[in-house]
Amino acid sequence: MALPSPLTPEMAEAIAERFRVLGEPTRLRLLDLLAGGERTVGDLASEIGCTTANISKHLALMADAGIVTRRRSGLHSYYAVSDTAVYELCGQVCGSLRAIADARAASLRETA
Amino acid sequence: MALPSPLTPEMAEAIAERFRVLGEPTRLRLLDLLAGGERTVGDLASEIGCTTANISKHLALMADAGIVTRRRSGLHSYYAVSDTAVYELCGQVCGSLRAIADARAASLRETA
DNA sequence: GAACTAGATAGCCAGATAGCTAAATAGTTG
DNA sequence: CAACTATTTAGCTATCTGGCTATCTAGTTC
Repeated sequence: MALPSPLTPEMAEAIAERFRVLGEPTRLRLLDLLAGGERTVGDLASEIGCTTANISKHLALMADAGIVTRRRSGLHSYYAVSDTAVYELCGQVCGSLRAIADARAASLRETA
Repeated sequence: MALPSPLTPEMAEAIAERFRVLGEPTRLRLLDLLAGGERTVGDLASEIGCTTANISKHLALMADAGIVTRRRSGLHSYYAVSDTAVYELCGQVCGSLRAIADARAASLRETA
């Protein structure tokens, strides 16, 4: 569990890369839609409201990153989340955002 | 703590933005260097090995995001981490990366 | 096999951004 | 106030990437 200290550039890049995958709203929405179980590309695309080409690319990227898996069946590709830790990450980020928003609201009240 | 489901585009963007801040290796290295306490811009720049202008920009970005704070004193700006949750995020990401690497190694052994 | 459908891929474009150098700002010291 | 120092900001460039359209591939159905 111990990270090298100081963090090596290589390690920093590896961690950053994963954060970059999550740093895109469409991908987060896809992960949210996949929280209920596997879905097809077309299904996800119509729910999000953009082209299947685009969704397919996002899903391929997340599959490369090991976040989702693909199961082919007939004409369809079913994608599912394989690394459920991403939901914990999102939850923690939400917690941070809320805390920061609260702190800023409080400091505004002080200043006023 | 509950996220809206389906995740609204606005919420997705807010979460993604925070991940994007963390999705840059130089910023992660800065956060790592700041783990031991506050440091000056020049200090951080020389440790990382790039221009102070660049480091200053990264720190300003993280300050805007509420991740670090700045304390000015004389000619120096001292930056410190204010949202220590980022360290937990990094730890979790490392855990995921390790798990994925292990799983891939295992599937390679199967295939071989 | 021809027509159809779902998905993947290629190629393009517009916007974002990390890095640099140079210049501006702010604080210190003679 | 002049010289110096730390940091910030401005402006530039190269790269990356998310979106699109068009095309290709693979699987199904008649």
